[in-house]
Amino acid sequence: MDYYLENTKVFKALGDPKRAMIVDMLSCGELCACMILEKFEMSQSTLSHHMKILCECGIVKAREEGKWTYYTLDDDTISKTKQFFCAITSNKENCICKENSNCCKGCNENE
Amino acid sequence: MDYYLENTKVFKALGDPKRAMIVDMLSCGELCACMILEKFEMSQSTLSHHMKILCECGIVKAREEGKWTYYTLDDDTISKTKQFFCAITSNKENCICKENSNCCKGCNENE
DNA sequence: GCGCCAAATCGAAAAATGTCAATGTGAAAT
DNA sequence: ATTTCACATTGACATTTTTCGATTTGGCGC
Repeated sequence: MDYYLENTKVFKALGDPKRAMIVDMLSCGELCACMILEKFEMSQSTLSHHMKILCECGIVKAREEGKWTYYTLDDDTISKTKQFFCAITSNKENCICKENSNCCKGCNENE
Repeated sequence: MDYYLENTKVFKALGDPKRAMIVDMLSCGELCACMILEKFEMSQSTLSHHMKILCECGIVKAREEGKWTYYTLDDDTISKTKQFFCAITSNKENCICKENSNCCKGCNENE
């Protein structure tokens, strides 16, 4: 399903500790790439790659100004992702077990 | 940092659309492996592998009963992960830009 | 124009991941 | 005890991801 694929891209991006740290930094406000690079032991091309992944899933936006690129968090994607996380983890009523597929003991409980 | 590594494991697990779907299913209540397997086009060994990843990051708990294994979501891990997500995305005051590293235009704004 | 700087892109190598068929394990039924 | 069933583990393979050095691109200062 597209619904899952789209939303899990953000989780995939945040699944890397360094990218989560970058997001954490950006939560304080806009930063340029060079500033982020200073805080990590990684090559410039590697950071550029991580930033691309963060931008592609929508959680980070890039703004170019002269020779610099500034990054910020995207509030809209963040709230959508929060909502998705809540949606897939909060209790719902449409349990597939009600279909009684008879594959295990629990399937017949609600007869 | 361990703080990031620990929490991003959950995101990594949820970064796969099929695993996110499984979590969505489990939000309706406990399910046995066979029931989950019915809903996907994947081999039994592949499902077992996905369930292991979901269990290892803590978001899913396994309960064995006879020859069946029942899975449930772990509320504690879910709330911790929500908290982590909020922590790294909500505005904070300790911006590293205040250090004035002079690497770009924005670094000198607050002098 | 020329060279310098910030950042993106390319190409390649190493590591991790997703998937399956085959096999192992432990419980239940006969 | 033997078979069957649910699930885990293993080994193998293809794909994806991570990372780097080298190169390219585009802006800025001289």
